[in-house]
Amino acid sequence: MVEGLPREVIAASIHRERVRCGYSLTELARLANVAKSTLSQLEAGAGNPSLETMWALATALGVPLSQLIAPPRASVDVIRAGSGPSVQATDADYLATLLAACPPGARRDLFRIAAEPGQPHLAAPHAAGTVEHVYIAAGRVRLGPVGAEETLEAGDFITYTGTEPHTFEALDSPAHALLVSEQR
Amino acid sequence: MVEGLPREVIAASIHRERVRCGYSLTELARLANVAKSTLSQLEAGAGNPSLETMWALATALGVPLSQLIAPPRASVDVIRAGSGPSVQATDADYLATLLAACPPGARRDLFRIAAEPGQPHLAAPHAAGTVEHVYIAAGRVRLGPVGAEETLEAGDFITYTGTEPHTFEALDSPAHALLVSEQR
DNA sequence: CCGCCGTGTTCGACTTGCCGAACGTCTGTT
DNA sequence: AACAGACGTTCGGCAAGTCGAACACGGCGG
Repeated sequence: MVEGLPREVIAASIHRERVRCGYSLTELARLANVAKSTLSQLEAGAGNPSLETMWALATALGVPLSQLIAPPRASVDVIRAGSGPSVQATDADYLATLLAACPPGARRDLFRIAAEPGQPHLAAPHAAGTVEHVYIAAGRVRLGPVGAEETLEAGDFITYTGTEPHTFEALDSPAHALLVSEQR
Repeated sequence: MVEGLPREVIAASIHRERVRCGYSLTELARLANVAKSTLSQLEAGAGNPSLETMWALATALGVPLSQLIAPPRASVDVIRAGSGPSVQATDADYLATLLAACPPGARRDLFRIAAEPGQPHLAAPHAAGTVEHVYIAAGRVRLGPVGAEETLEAGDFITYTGTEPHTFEALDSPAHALLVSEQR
């Protein structure tokens, strides 16, 4: 049997969202068409709920199902320009700084991109379900999936799937951008 | 019994991710410690899998569980600077343009922010679990939760919880920023 | 004080998901 | 041709999740 499924997290999540909505256990059970005995056991951390049950609860609570599986987070964090963990590409003058790493349960990374004109940076395909959003902060950039590149200027925004090879090239001046790499 | 859980979607997702990994049904069943009969039924769209089963499959497939529940997406989309659906704040010269709305199943909105010096923009608290990430593309900005504001310059990045009142104020010149409003 | 409605819990019966074995099929090898 | 190994499907038995009823506790009004 595979372990690793945090039953307590699910239990806590259900309870947390339920009280957040101001529902009583009885009330939520009625709204979600789930026996309150079942709900009671789930909040006690017992059992191994079916998807249908979890779906019904998530729907009644008005939250995505994944929010019931992953725990919450908080607080304020500042990363100054020029600081933070960075990765320098080998094929181009392309520096990616990690701003907000995908926390356990979340599904997106945030990068600050700094690129100099010259060689385009070629990125290998990512895992299925990856979508990238790029906001151009400064400069002119040619980017996008190979064969479907677009030329963007400061203030422009593009969304594309990251499951195919894609490039990033600063055209005539140093370019800055924000990259959201999202996992769906 | 509550309906609305797309069994076909789950079935298709499992099958899609399985073939993407190059696994056979037998192989995945062995890796995930799930009976291949169970897996066969799931891919056939029958049944109502338990969370434990789905978790084991997601882990073996190397994808977040939510990816097995929500369907895929695709394509390229460009929003030019100055275009796109926008909202003008009433308390300040603060223009927010929606770049990528939270699609069904996802949990984040992307906005381009353009603000002029003058009055600070005050935002009311958002729903519990909201986290905001702001990347400053141009100008100097004072922002953050009321009482914990920070002063940022171009290239700086900040993360804070959106569950309390928070402000955004361009200091001495027009400011541009990218806002990621995330739901956890 | 007692009944009433609300909370969340525990219990037995039913339903159903999970498992392992057996099955039919196809491919490549001896 | 016969066998071996892989594929995915179907079937019976066991385990477990779900349900509804009955339960204990606490606040409130008659």
